[in-house]
Amino acid sequence: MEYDFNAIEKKWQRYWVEHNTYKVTEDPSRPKYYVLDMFPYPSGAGLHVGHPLGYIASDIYARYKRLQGFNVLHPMGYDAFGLPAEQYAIQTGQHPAVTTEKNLNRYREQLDKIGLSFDWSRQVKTCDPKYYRWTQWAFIQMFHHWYDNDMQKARPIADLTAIFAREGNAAVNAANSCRRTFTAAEWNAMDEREQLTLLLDYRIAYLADTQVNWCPKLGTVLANDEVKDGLSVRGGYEVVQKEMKQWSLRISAYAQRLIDGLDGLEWSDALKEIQRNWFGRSEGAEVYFPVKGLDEKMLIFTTRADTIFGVTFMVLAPESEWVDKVTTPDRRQAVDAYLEQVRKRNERERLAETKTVSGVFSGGYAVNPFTGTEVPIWISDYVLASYGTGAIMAVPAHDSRDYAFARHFDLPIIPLIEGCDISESSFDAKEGIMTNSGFLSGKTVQEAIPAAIDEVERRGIGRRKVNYRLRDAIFSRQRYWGEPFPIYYKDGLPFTVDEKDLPITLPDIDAYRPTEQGEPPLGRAKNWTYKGFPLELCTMPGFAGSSAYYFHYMDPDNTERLVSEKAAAYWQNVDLYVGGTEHATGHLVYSRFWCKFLHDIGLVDVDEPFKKLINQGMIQGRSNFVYRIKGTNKFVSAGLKDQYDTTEIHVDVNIVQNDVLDLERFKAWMPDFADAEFILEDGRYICGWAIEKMSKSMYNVVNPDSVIARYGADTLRLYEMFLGPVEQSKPWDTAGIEGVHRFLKKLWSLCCGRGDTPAFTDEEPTEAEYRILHRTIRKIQHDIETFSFNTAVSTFMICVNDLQDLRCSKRRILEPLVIMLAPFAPHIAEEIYAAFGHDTSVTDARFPEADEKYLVENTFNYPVSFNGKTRFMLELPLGIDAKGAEEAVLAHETGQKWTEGKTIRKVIFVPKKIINIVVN
RNA sequence: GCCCUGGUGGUGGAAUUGGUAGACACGCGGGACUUAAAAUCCCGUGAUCAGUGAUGAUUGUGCGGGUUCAAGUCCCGCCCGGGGUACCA
Repeated sequence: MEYDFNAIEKKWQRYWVEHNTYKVTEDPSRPKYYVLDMFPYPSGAGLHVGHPLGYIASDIYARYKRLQGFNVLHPMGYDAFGLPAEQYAIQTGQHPAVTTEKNLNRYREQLDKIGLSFDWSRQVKTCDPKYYRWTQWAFIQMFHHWYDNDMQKARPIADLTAIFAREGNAAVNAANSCRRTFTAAEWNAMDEREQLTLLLDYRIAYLADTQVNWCPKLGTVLANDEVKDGLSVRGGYEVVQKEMKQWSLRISAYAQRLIDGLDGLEWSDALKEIQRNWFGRSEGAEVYFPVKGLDEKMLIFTTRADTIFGVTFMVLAPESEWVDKVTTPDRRQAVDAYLEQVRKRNERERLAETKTVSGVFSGGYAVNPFTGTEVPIWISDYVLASYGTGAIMAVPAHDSRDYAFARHFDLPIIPLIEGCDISESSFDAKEGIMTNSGFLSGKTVQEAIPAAIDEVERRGIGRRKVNYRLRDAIFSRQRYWGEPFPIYYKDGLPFTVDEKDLPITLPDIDAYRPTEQGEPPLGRAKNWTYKGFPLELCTMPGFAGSSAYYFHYMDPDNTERLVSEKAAAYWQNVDLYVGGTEHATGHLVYSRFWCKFLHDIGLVDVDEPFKKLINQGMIQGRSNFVYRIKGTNKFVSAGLKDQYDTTEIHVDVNIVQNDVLDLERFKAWMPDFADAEFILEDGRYICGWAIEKMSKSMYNVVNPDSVIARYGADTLRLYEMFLGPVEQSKPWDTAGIEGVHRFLKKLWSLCCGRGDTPAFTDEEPTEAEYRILHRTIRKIQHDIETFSFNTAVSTFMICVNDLQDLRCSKRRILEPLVIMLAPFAPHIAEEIYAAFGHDTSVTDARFPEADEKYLVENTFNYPVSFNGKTRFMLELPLGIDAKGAEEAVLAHETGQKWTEGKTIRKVIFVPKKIINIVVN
């Protein structure tokens, strides 16, 4: 019987659908396991061979867990709101929902062919009102909560207004952007409008004037993680800083919890580090500096309080509110000119000019609280308004930026560390002995930092302070294709829609562009009102819908809640999450924040959404080239190209095999090449190659459908895993695929026979055969648990090669092997499993257990020569300790099997299992 | 600049975490079967040197040192690639 993968795969894919094989329900009698993939944005291009890598890996793990008796939740859905569909809509006038639906069906078709074990009955689409009502609902909750820094959790706004009415806001330790202090009496005297305006500064979802990343080309604002090097991540368009009234999420309130939560997660250290850097915790102090001629004191933030004796000037951010207060009349003109110059620069110019120093003297002076010295106050854009207090004390001797500034404007530099050389650059290292520093002199820097802060606190001129780099997430997008805000405006103040009126569905509009008045596209909608009041015109950003979708999979049909208490209690959180690193500072931060918020308001017990995370690597393309001799239509093989003057041309990798060009298909590929001539080497045309991004323009896109048509889904799955570690980025090279395909054919002929070869038998296996099997079980189990799927495939290959050498077609060996293979190659496994006489799916089988009896290796030794002596390494069975090892050595010695004419001089016990014996 | 990562044959990659480096696979070379091809199977394959030969010797995990009976793996100092971040005080 031939291995007819096409028929087999079709048959079993139909079987799985008909039998609802992958449908899961809560089953308290079994332990749960939740395996999740980052859901895809269905683009028009469909899947290429790189996309399923993570899906295959997670599918293997999900199927493995199922074989171990876990009740596995393994759902899939679509991140369907987003820019590309909208831009396509702008160009064509077609509703984004239509294109999205089309793309999504194409994705589904491709995914189905790979044999993934998703429970599609739980599908979640972010653009579905049934789902996005919960995104809107969460936003309403964020609007009605504030963050209590003392309790480190979100609390209802009603608690806050009660506190305000009782004692004002002075003593409230809340995450806020309020610049005003008021008493209870003042609060109670305010009208509702004033109170609501103030509360916006405390809400977790709040509306405020903020400096935002505005992308004129996309016509929308972007979050920090959507901007890189001053350009939009999507499209690469210019981004400028602009002040706008925008919705934001007070994610910065959660900074410390987001940092602390990382410790308990099984994520790669690299990824945790990326997030830690993004949150950017830094410990230091806030210190008040008196300002000459003013009663108010200027607050600065520093991590180097120990260097306060070296302050020779102060610097304000251009946007700082202090600029106006300290600028003297004679400096006004110069300051205004500088501010204007700063305003005009866009983000990219700013980044490009980080090395050039610019600034202006304000005319004002501050007083060093420790030395009493008056120091000038400067204004420069190297100080950021959005970090710390927007003002710094400059210590040019020990900060490279202050140093550059001081050198440029010829300001004094006072060294504070014994023996440091500051002739060329500042001495930034936190080491050495302090000098010129009053009471700090003689201390090491490490001692001086806390000592200085203690003194600041003792004098009451400042306090310890931790700052975070993490900014609040800007949540408004001036776009159509996203979740509408459940917000309406009354007299310009925002109010939330009643929860019972959710979802607020996206209205149809006639065009997807901004209105003539420059309003977002929703400005075109007719009757875009709620109870007669205008609704918000912005929509939510891409990350809104992806921040809690994993909870809705647990309970997808629930119309009362995002997830029921029962389902949430059973499924808890995601045990294994698989996806790319590109979401490290976006989706993976927002989801963690969102989950913590839902936890705070009591919706879910868990505080972290994703326990274990695997980042699959990117699959790059492997491009092929042909070399056309200039001015001709003659192509020269890669090995001979140096002899001619040639042009390198990308050639479709689908007409090249193992770098050998299919000449006929090449001629048919493009009209230009129909009459091409070739200069061959060894009778073949060899193409050049390079690793590049997989893209249409480089003709290196391989799509899974063509691979499946040729080799089958099982081969594709095995090969994607065999290519290398899941986490690693690697090029797709179809060259090696024959190897894994051959392996499946070998397995097939062992089990089902080939030609006149007999199929499996029910004979009792030999000891040697059992040893092969159990060694394989142990290894495969280890490989799967450590995500070494590439070595797992090798392990299968070795096992089948060994069985083939023994001509072993015994069912008692092959059946456990096939069950183990089922997660990797489910279709062939089902077919063989059925051939063994089972009438249930292999999904219901149990993963075999390794029998220790067959794992104990015989004692053996290897001669190794070293420095003229012969050294024997003796490997002992598992579980033998040093004492047992000694006995084994003695036994071995008396056995005299290997010591012919030699005596043991010394026995060295090295690790647990291995003993080195030196003989002469 | 700072913070992560990684560097092993012609290629993708193994190495039980300090124990015969190069598993497995591709590619390549040789052979069997075949009129032939495909398919399948067998043998060889890091480099250099010696030998008719089985084989032996030397060398070998980016570079230079070190620890160890033993280093791809640990330590110190460099070089190169990939990713993150960038006036974050």
